[in-house]
Amino acid sequence: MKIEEVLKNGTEGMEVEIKGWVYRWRESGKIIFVIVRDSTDIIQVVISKSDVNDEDFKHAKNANIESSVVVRGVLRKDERAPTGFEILASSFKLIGKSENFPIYKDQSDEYLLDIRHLWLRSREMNAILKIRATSFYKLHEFFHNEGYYEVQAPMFVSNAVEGGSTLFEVPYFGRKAYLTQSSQFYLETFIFSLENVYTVAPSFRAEKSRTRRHLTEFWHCEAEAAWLSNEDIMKFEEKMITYIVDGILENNTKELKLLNRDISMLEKVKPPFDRLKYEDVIKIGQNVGLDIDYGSDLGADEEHAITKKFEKPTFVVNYPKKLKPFYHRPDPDNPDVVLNHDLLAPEGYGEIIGGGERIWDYNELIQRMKEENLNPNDYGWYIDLRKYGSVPHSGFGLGIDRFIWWVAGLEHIKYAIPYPRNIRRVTP
RNA sequence: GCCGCCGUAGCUUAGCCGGUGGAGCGCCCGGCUGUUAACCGGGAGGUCGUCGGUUCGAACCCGACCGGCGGCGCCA
Repeated sequence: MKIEEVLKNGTEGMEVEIKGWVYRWRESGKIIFVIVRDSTDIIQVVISKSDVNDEDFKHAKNANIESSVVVRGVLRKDERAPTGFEILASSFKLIGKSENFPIYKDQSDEYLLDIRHLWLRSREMNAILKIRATSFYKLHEFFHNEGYYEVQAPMFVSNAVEGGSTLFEVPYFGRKAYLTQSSQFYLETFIFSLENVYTVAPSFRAEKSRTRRHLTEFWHCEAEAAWLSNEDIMKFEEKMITYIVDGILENNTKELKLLNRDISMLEKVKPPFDRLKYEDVIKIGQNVGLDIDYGSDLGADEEHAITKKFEKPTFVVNYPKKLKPFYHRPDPDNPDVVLNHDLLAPEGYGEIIGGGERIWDYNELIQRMKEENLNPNDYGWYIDLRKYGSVPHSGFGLGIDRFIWWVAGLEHIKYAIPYPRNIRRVTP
């Protein structure tokens, strides 16, 4: 039986067998207390010398922390047991003895990252990994329910999406290739076949960022939809975020509590989310004393000031054209701003989604590229899409690790992903 | 790219104005039939990041280098 099932359905006097790993071990002469963990929970096992044979008692004596064990015994309620029940062992088998485990109290964060392959066993990582699994599952389920097709774009690419120097260059049979920084341009190609598409894949950014919200390799959920406007896609996103948060509240309250997450903040996540215009955000920033003017990009201080004021995720829309990449469609009523949006997570977490309506007119796209000093010849197939029955369309990219970082209430994004990659770390 | 900070035992660290290093946890040995990151007794473990300088004397002062961390910018 799984430990969770024992704790939930077990009755006093019931005979149970559990398999797991030693989480805590204490000896007091002829009685040994072993707390066993499996993927689901922990339970105390009591091994009395008088209740088991000599061989099993020796097994229990040698079962140091992280040894794998199989235990059989009778279930008993006891207030002294950490999860309410304990097993009085009648049989205790040591399956795989552990060497001295390198993790105990007083560990630095960096040391735990160095031995992340072992730290994954911790209750904290176990909880985060479960929340992560729910997030991915619910994302796929949501897109499926909404009639979107999952597609796959290449990770090796030959040009940039945004034209920066943020690409990882890799040798490619005598040529240069790059690791993709976004699948957006490829997704735009799929809408002419499938109309509504999404992908979940890593994106790579070679930026030398040293912040609590950046990774060089992150999980990116991107979607693109024919015929949808910026407002349409925002409605889709607020429904999507709500759906995943609901799924986590439904399946992972135990994990959120273990992480000391304030669940009431997540229960507030319901549509509609506020839409703030960029120009209004600038005014809010100025009112709280930030040194910004219209035309300044919104930095960490600004995002922090804004997201602290809001209890729900909040859209910021209509950025100045100059601050955003060329493919965003300028607002026909005010061509200085684009029909875009960022979604900022509350409680100071900041941007988790960026998206908007794409330029779908051929001439307008070429003109915007020239304004940004980009060479249209570098974007041949992307421009091609505007030649053969182009359609209005919108899309977005969600940083899944950032989403988990916020939902789980973590200090740093590196705790949201099992094997974080940043400017200095590529192991384990 | 810019701005700060830090390297002392396996881990977390104390060490003021310079006088050859202490602790907690972990580890090893022993004890305990109700422990809760137990307790009690004993033990091992350190060229104080590296190199150079000042000094009678450097973990401590100075310089260079190496390694690491945090924040900003950039973005998801």
